[in-house]
Amino acid sequence: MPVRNEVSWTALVSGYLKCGKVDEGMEVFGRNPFRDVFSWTAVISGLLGSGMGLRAMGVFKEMLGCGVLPNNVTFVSVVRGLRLNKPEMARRVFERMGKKDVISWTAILDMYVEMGDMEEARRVFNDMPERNEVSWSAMISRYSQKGNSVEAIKLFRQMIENGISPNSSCFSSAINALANLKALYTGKNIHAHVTKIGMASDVFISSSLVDLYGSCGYCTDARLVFDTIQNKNVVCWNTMISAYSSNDQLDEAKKLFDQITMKSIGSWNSLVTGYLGNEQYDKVFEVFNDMLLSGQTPDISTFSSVLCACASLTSLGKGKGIHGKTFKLGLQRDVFVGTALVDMYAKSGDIESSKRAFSKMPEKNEVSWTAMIQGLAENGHAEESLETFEEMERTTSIKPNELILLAILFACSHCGLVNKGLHYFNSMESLYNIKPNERHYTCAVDMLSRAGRVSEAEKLMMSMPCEPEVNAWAALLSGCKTYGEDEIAERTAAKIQELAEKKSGGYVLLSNVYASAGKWPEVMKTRKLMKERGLKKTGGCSWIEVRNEFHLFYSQDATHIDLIEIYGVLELLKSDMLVRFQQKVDIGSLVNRMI
DNA sequence: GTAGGGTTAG
Repeated sequence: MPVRNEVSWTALVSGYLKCGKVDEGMEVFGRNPFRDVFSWTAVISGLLGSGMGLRAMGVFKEMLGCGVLPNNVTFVSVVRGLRLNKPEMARRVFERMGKKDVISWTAILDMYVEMGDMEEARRVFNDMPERNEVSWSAMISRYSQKGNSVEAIKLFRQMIENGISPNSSCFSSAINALANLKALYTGKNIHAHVTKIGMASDVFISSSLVDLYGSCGYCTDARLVFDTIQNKNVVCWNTMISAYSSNDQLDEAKKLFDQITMKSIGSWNSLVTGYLGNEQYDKVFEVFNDMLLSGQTPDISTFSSVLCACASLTSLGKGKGIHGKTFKLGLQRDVFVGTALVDMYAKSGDIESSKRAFSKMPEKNEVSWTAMIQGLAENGHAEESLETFEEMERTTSIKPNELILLAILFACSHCGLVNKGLHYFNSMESLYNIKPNERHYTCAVDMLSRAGRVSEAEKLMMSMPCEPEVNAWAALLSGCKTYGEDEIAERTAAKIQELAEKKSGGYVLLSNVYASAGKWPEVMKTRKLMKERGLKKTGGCSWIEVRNEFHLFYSQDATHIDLIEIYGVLELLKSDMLVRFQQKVDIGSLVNRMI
């Protein structure tokens, strides 16, 4: 029998643990006559690698109980095991370490990075007596992931200035940051550089390059890089799918998706997001169903996309079904999912459920508050919308964004709080550093017009730095009508007429004005005029959901498969109404209202 | 013989 020394015992223990054979590894460790620090450490890190953090910590205690002193490597492993649950304890262990090398410093740095505490991470980073490429890359990658791409690039530059050669991880993180910034030119420079030093074939670097070209709208270049990758992993496939998805090439995306043999959750999500971005909501649900059938469990990203599709279709039934699924997986309170739920319920008109979802979220971000404030305003709960906004200002450090201010103006306008609304409108730039856009102006014009301050509304229209929206003209005109401001009405009508000659929006407005007055022949005339002059109007579309299927009806293009039958039913309804109400019904206007 | 970092989807 060969004699085993302490080195071979440790190698054996570690070998078993690394391939997941925990019981065998522990059994060998139990028989090991040389239980030195190496072998204990092998067990601790092996257990951690198998996801048995608690057991690993138990072994650490046992080791201390046996009087074996931990070394640098043991500390790094222990910190790795403690960092997520007990960061303070990990820090204490680190403080007590005799000799701290660059790896242990990086381990503690990474702990803060992992926790998302970039301030503390930066402090550790600055205090480190020595940094290597791993310490740099931990910082660079997290800055980039956290959306602080500028800082990531700054560090990357600083690193090169400090004479450290970036490894593949640093390059991929830096390219990732450049992709976020859509800095194609600099990205291309790095591409040339990594090609020159023979690192372009690295799968991490090339995946980032695929992302860079995709993010900048260059799918062909992204594909060129993708095709050169030798050992493609699932992430680079997903990145390429996203590149196609985000550039409206869904057919290519789907083709690639079908070629992946081992699909990950990211593969499904890339496709779902693509269809969502392309407003192909039926496909979103189709892929979601296929995903469930394939046995893949949806995650936060999937749910927020699918809920967003429900919101866009205002499909309360479907949305509730998805809500149930998030509940089963315990994801309903997550900040992304919760926000999507708030938005879905609000857009579908179920404001009570929306409020409930919002109140149950333990963490809320800017988007969550925006969804709630906007939802309340658009559902006619103007005062509550303003209260929620004030609560946000009082309890959080979130700065109001364009959309929140729009909702606030909308709310003020609808509760008749003209002065308050105007105060917000006038202080947008000075207080919140947001330049009012045409939509904000429309709200302000609407506010003034509704309150009878029509001439002020007109003045505001004239002073706009951007072109007024059609709705603003409509608001002004309706103010004139309500308050009998004939002079302004005349000027406004002339202006609209003038606009109508120039662009399609004017004609749409004109036809809408006629429609609201019930002057159908004029509406038809205007539309005909538009057609003759080659002006296009986005066709109006409405839909209903029947037994899980969506039926779409376009205002100008009657293409529904059961069109003849539908018209038949309408005829029946018409004659029924004629009998019941003894009244003439114009089938044309009836159809117009229904479709 | 024991240890640290990275690419996609919201």
